[in-house]
Amino acid sequence: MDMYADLMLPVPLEQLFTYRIPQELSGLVVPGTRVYVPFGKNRQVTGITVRVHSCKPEGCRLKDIISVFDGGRTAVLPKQFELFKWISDYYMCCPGDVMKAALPGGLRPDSRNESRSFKPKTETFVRLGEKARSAWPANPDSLFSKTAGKQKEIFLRYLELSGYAEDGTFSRAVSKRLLTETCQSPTAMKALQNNGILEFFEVETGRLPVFKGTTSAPAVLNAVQQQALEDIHRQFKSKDVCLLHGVTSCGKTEIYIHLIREQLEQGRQVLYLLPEIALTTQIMHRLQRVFGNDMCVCHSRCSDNVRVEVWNRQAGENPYGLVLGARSAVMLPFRNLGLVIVDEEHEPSFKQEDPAPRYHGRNTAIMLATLCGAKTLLGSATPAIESYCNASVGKYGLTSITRRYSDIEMPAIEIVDTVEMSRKKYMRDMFSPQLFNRISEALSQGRQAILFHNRRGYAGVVECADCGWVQKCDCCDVSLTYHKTGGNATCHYCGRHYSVPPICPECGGHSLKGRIFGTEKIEEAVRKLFPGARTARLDVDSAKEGYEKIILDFQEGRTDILIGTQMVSKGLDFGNVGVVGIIQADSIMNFPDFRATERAYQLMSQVAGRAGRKGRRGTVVIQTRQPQAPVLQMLRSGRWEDFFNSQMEERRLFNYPPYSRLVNIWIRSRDMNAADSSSAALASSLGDLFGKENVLGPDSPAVQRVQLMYLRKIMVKVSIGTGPARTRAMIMQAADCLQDSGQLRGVSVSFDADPQ
DNA sequence: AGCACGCCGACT
DNA sequence: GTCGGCGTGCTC
Repeated sequence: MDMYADLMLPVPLEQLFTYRIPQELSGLVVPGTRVYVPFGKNRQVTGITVRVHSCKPEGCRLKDIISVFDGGRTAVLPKQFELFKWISDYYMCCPGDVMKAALPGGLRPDSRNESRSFKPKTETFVRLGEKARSAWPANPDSLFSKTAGKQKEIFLRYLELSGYAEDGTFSRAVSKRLLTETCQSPTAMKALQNNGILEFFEVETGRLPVFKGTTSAPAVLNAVQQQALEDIHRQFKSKDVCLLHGVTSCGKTEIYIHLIREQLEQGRQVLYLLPEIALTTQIMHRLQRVFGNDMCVCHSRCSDNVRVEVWNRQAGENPYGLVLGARSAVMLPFRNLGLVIVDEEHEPSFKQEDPAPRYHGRNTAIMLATLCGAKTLLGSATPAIESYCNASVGKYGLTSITRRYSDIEMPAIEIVDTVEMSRKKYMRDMFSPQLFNRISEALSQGRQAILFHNRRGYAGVVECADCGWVQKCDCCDVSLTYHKTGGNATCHYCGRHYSVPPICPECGGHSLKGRIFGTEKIEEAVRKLFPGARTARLDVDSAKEGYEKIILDFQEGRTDILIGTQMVSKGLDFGNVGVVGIIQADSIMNFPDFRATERAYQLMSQVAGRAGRKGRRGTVVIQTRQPQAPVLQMLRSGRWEDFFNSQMEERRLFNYPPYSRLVNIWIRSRDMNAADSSSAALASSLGDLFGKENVLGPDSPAVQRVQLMYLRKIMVKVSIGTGPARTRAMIMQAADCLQDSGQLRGVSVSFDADPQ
């Protein structure tokens, strides 16, 4: 009886594809194997076997599988299929998109990229040749003619390198590279090979780095950490997910290390997810000192070949116990996962933005853990509102640490009203006297300063330069974006247009419009105001010439003032920072996003955490035009619960997550009219399905045309009672309707569930 | 996504 | 008279 295989193929199509398993491959093609198949007119691709069965599908002629990879060894585990399925359902993408994101390129060669498919790394080693072996042990002189001095020299060198001992044993393998390096004579080497005295052989060495240091037991936890560890254990007895809410530098990593060790001792695996790869190096070194070679790192900057090796190792019989990785590491095979740690769980970069699958690393990790019967620990000093909500309703466990490690004091936070300061003519460039004095003070005490400025896309916010008032959308609670063309302001959630009022409705001032300056401008001012200080700038531009050096220089005190964007806020450990200045908090708080306030709290408390380590207390100076903003007051007093409650109230009023689920729908077309008409039609049919009040848009995003394509965005607020499956079905129904009826020619539609 | 088929402008 | 532009249609 013929057997058939349903395959996942790396194409953006909904279905799986059925192929016939030819006789000679029967038994080798099983779920999880990679196979090579013909696809389309003139193309071959790699697929993953999802199911094997004997029922021939009706109505389409089947092609045969060409070959099976790895002799039928399984590359994808059954649990992974369940995860892949969940991702494609929940995030509304095709199985093929998930496959492309999951499998490293080297594991899915096709007819056009066979050349860049995975090649194992090998090294050439040296051993005795046939002639030398038969005459062994022999006087080296007998092997060489009198004229072959060079050969003899190399041979003796080989014996030395190989640790040859009197008893005739060799204690070390000698690589050809090492032998060639020590004696520069390729001809003599060749002659030794031809004469059968030495022979060369290839050994697969792999590319995975090997830790050569010695490992040691993890540090003993202090009382607070120990208590937190026990609390996490207690939570895990009844909950599958636990949120560890611990202030900056409370020693979370050490707690993680103890949890990891417990899992490894029980023979279970741990996945440790981090948001930004910039920091992995530091964490990796800490972990390696404890876990040595039972761990590996897997992130986007690893070469594809390394990823393939990690994948193969994890899919095989002897996988690493601990994987430290970024978002995409959730896709790796795990045979016996016991725990997932998601550190800095609130970080928006856990969400994949552009190519589908647009998945959230944290939420996918929770799903992975659930499928594997493992626990998940989310860690953050400023949890995502959604996560904290889950904890507060008892869906997740909650463990809190409110004291910093070895009782370092939380920094003092000063809020400075720049409107008042500039009215009194006290501002010196962008520096208030308070910030200026704090910096001078720190410098005179030999301490350092960090100046934080957020430049990201802030240019267009309509803002009163006198009182700090910001124009917001009446319906979406989001800052408007000003457009030079047309001279009006737009809400980028619902697409409503507003005219900019001639005078500020709050104070009657006449200067409505955001002033913009970047980090360069700040650096310029710093050089002028603090002529003796050594400054450095850390942002995307300066990072090109190695941000590691910039950080190291600052860490080791070779620079006094570090000026930077988000990059300075990311968990870097500086011991000697006396003051942290936030130049313009407004640019963070007024970002046109319903999460702007949440992000502002997270970002500012993270930046603030850089101030004051061992020794003296640090100071944070926040400059703002809205000193009364509640978020600033709550940040200053560290009232996280209050902040959380105020955010929840705002979310409830405007029906944002966690009171609803958001799905963004993107419409792209080369033709502007087609983009307009099809997005309007789609929005209207979505309105019928979800209720008009829950469909925002279509809106034209600030970036009008990306690569000659017109973009339109529709946002749907899906009620929490509607499950992911039903949501997907409803959205697909609306999209299919459009496909069938109207002209969807040249229009492409994509989805983003839970956009960040 | 890729790749082929197919129908209209400037070139050996 | 062809080469090649990218519109659209299909992929077990």
